[in-house]
Amino acid sequence: MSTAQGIRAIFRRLHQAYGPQDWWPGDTPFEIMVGAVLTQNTAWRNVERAIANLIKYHALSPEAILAVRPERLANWLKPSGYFNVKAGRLRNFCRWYLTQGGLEALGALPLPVLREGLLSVNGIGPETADDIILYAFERPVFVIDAYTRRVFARLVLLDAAMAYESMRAAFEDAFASGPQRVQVFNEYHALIVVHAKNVCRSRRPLCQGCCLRTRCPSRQDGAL
DNA sequence: AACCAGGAGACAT
DNA sequence: ATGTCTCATGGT
Repeated sequence: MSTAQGIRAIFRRLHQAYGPQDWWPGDTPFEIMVGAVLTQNTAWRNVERAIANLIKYHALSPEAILAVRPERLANWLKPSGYFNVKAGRLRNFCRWYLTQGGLEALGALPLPVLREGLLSVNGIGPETADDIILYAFERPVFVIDAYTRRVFARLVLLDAAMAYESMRAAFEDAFASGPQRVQVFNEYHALIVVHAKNVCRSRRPLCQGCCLRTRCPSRQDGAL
């Protein structure tokens, strides 16, 4: 079985096991973008608290985020951790977002141009950029995160040390181009995350005999 | 009480 | 290109 076939097979199994996930958890495109930055190496529960603060102070817009003092913004972001770093990153992103002309202007850009633009922002790396492209702009990129590496390494389908871009290509190439690609990529990434969180408590993990904890007791190699 | 969470950048080698 | 540090709160 080829790698692409394996990737398609796992998607079917995850979808059957968990059903549609209806991602991203966020009401507007801009909220999704903010969430993508705040969730960097951070539990989603803590991101929700930070976003709740922004809503509470009517600051969930690029203009409002740029209008307040950075220290005050950082204070609202406290629950999501790395608050000084993330305050700077959010400001960088908002500055870029507005100078590029906002949601419609960005949505009209060719996909590679949009992606390069996002990556040019200090604080937005490949995963955050792809979260934004897929879930806020609803355009076809596959998001690679630590869970994706872990799950597919333990399924022995992919090497966890693969470069981000080549792993992204592996997933994107497994699905023919077409209008439903966005939905498949959306659902697949969500399923990987949900499964990775769930499988430690699951009776029938997909990978035989091994859970997905970062340091699985039945494994010798520590990382992933 | 360690370990972990939907990363990214700076910097040295 | 490839490692190592740092950033920080909250749950288990």
